Amino acid sequence: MGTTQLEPVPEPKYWHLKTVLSEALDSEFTVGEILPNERDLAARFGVARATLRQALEQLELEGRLQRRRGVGTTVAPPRVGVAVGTEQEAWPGAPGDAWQPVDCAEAEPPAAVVDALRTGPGEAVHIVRRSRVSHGQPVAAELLYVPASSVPGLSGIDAPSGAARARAVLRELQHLELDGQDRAVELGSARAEDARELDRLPGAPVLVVTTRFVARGRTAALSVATYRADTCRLTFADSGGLEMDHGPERQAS
Amino acid sequence: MGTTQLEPVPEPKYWHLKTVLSEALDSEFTVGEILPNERDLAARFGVARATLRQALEQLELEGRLQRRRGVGTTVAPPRVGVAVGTEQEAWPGAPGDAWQPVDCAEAEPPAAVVDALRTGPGEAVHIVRRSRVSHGQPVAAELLYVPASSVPGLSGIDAPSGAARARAVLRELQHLELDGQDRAVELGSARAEDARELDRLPGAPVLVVTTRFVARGRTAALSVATYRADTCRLTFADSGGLEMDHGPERQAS
DNA sequence: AAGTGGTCTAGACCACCGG
DNA sequence: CGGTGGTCTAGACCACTTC
Repeated sequence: MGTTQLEPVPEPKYWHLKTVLSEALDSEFTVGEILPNERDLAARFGVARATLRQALEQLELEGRLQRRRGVGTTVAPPRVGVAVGTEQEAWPGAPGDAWQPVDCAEAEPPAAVVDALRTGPGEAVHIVRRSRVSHGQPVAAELLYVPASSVPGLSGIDAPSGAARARAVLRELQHLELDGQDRAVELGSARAEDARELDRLPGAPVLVVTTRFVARGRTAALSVATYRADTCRLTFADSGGLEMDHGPERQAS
Repeated sequence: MGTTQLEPVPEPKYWHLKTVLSEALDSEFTVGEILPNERDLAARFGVARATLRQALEQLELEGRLQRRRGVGTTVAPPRVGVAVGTEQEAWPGAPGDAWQPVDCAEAEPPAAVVDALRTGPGEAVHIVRRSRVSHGQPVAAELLYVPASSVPGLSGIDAPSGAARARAVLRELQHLELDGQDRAVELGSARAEDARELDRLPGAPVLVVTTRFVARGRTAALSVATYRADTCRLTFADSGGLEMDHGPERQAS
C-alpha cells in the first residue's frame, strides 16, 4: 500500500475547517446553541484565530451561524422565506403589504436613482423609508423614491411629518393605474444606516431588490429594498400559486 | 477653533479605505484598468496588507473589482442583467432558453433535494448539469433534478452519454403539462465544482436560485442554479413587459 | 471587570500566471 | 523566472455585552 497520499493538492485549511464545522453543526448542535469562543475553537483545531474566523465567516454567510460582538456565536435557525412580488400588480402601500412606513423626506436622489426615474437633474423626490419585519426580526429596509409628479395631490398640502407623511405619499400613489413592474436582485453590502436598522455591522452582505413601478409609460416609483442575506431566502411565487414549503433546506451539495 | 475632532468614534480603517477607493474608481479609473498591486496599495495608504485586502474584498463583493491570482486586480464592468423567469410557464430546455446542457447522470440526490421532490429515500433521479453563458463569460451553473417518474419515456432506453443524454431528459420533460413554478433566491458560497465552472475560487459568493416545477400536483423537477454574485444582477420581468434599462446602476446610497 | 467578537499589524509562504 | 493574489500565523488592541 505504501504511503497513502491524503491531499495531493491540499485544500485550504479554512475550507476544510468549514466542512468539519458544518458537519458538526448538523450532528452535534441544536438551533440557538452557543459555540465555544473563537480563541478556544482555534486552539482546539490547532489554527490561528484568523483562519478559524475565515471559516466562521463563510458559515455565517451561508446562514448557518450568527455572531454578535460581546455575546458569542450561535447556531442560526434555517433561513426564513420572505415573499417578494407575491402581490403582483400592486403599488407599495397597498392594503396588506408587508412593509411598515417609517418616515419620509423630500430630497434630491442619488445619481443611480435619477437615471432610473429619468427625472431631471436637481429634481427632488419624495423618499419614503419603510421597514419589514418577519418572525419578530427586522429583515429588510427600503427606500422608496417617488417623484413629485407621481403624487400631484401632495403638492399644495402642508406636509405632516414622519410616518404620517409617508402614509400620505403611499395613499396618493394608489390613485395611479399601475401598468407593470420589473425587479432585479443583486448582492450588496449594507450601508451604515441600513446596517443599524437590520441589526448588523456595516458592510454586512445584503440582497438588494430593486423594483421599478411603471405607470403611463414612465417609472412612477422606484423601490430599493435591502434584505439581510444571512437570514433571508427571497421567494417568488411566479404562478401556479403553490406554496414553497421545503423544510430546513440546506444548499444542495 | 481649537482641535477639530475628525472622528469622535472612528470608523474602521477598512471601511474608510473602501469609501476612498470607491470614489477613486468612479473618478480616476476606467473599466478594465488594472490597479496597483496589493502591497503597493497598502503601503500607499499606510495600512497592513490584510486591512487593504478587507477593503478590496468588499469592493469585489459589490461587483466593483475583479481579482485574479497571478494576474492582478482590475476594475470590473457593470454587472450584467441576467433574465430569470422571463420565459414563464416553460420547462427547462424549452426552445430558446439560455442554458446549455453539459451532461447527465443518474444518482441519489442530496437530502435537501429529496425533501423538495418528495421522492422516496434512496430513489435515484436524473441529474442534468447545464451551464449558462452571457457576454462570453460563464455566469451560472445548474443542477437539474428530474425524478425518473417525470420522464417515463426514458426508462427502457439505452441511455446515450453526456450532453446527448441531458438533451434526451429535457426533451422528455416537455411532454408533461406544466402547472406552475415557484422560485427562491438566496446567498450561498460556491461548491468546489461550481467554482471551477464559474472561473472563481471555492467559497466565492453566489446567488442560488431554486426553482420548483410543478405538474400534476407534484414537483416534477427541481432546478438549483448558482449565479456569480459578483458579476450578475438577476432580473425578473414580472409583468408589463418593459425592459429594465438603467445604465451603470450603482447601489443607491 | 471579564469575556466576547471585530479590527489591525508585520511578516511568511504558497499557488498561479505571464513572459 | 518574477510578480500577482491567496493563505496562514501570533500577537495586540478595541468595542461591545453581560454580570
